[in-house]
Amino acid sequence: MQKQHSLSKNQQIILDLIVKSSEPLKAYSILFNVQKKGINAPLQVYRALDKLVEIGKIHKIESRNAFIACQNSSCQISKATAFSICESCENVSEISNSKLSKYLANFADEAGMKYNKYNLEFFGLCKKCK
Amino acid sequence: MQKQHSLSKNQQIILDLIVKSSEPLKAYSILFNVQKKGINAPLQVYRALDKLVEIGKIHKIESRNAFIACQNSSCQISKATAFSICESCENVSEISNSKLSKYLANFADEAGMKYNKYNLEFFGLCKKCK
DNA sequence: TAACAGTATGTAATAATATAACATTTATGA
DNA sequence: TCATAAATGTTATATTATTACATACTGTTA
Ligand SMILES: [Zn+2]
Ligand SMILES: [Zn+2]
Ligand SMILES: [Zn+2]
Ligand SMILES: [Zn+2]
Repeated sequence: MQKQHSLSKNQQIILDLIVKSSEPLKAYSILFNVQKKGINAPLQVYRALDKLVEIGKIHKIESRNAFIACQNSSCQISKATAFSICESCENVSEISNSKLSKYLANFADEAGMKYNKYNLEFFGLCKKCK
Repeated sequence: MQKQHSLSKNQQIILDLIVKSSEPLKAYSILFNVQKKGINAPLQVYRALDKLVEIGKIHKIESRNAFIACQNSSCQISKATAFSICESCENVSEISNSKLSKYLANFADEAGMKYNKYNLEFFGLCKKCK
């Protein structure tokens, strides 16, 4: 068992918001939504986001500057992330596919470089939009 | 043969700068460097960057908000990009591996979604840094 | 308990990245 | 030459993220 992180107040507030959101949230949208809970400044949001990303509870969708709750229970996957992003409705879902993650981990081994993380983003049209 | 894009003045200036750079360049660093050529405003830079990305001459490294020249001659690859990024020296190189690109294209087909693009970023330590 | 280290918080200011809006000019092709 | 698309120039502004510094909380160990 890995150490359980007990989240701080700000971290928990922000994680709760992200978890219950159906879409990726941007930092300033998060800020707006938690001001009634006493979080007033961007830095408070960014610090909580940094920590939540670090421990794998959330992921940053780099192409969108937005944050989504991890949809896998595994902590390890936070260093091996893959997402599918609809360019029409902006729906984002985390891909959990063991063949894909094995393939990419092995690919990393083959190359000269020592990898410790990857992030993959697929773009296209979701079922609703195509 | 595909249509050759003849680049405009601003596009060419900015492409030249990116091509001769040994590292990914950020938009405002580009702006600073091309001011002596008469490009004065951020928007002029961003418009050229947008176009160069669109036609595949450069790619955006999403995790770094920086731009790198395409290291493949192929235009198609601009919708199927993979990079390795050293977290120590920030060296970035474009991965050109037909097995990888085939694998990812096939993966896209398998899923329910119709993909038209992907971007993959590996992070680790390069040969010099490990 | 007291001391300490590590983590988290609060606040203000500012830096860095990116786009909106509008007027004008240049390139391309029918 | 006329119409259209693409590119440019300019100002202002929006969005995303960090620096700097002071303070408070949490868990561990002497
Ligand atoms: Zn996850
Ligand atoms: Zn969709
Ligand atoms: Zn390329
Ligand atoms: Zn390196």
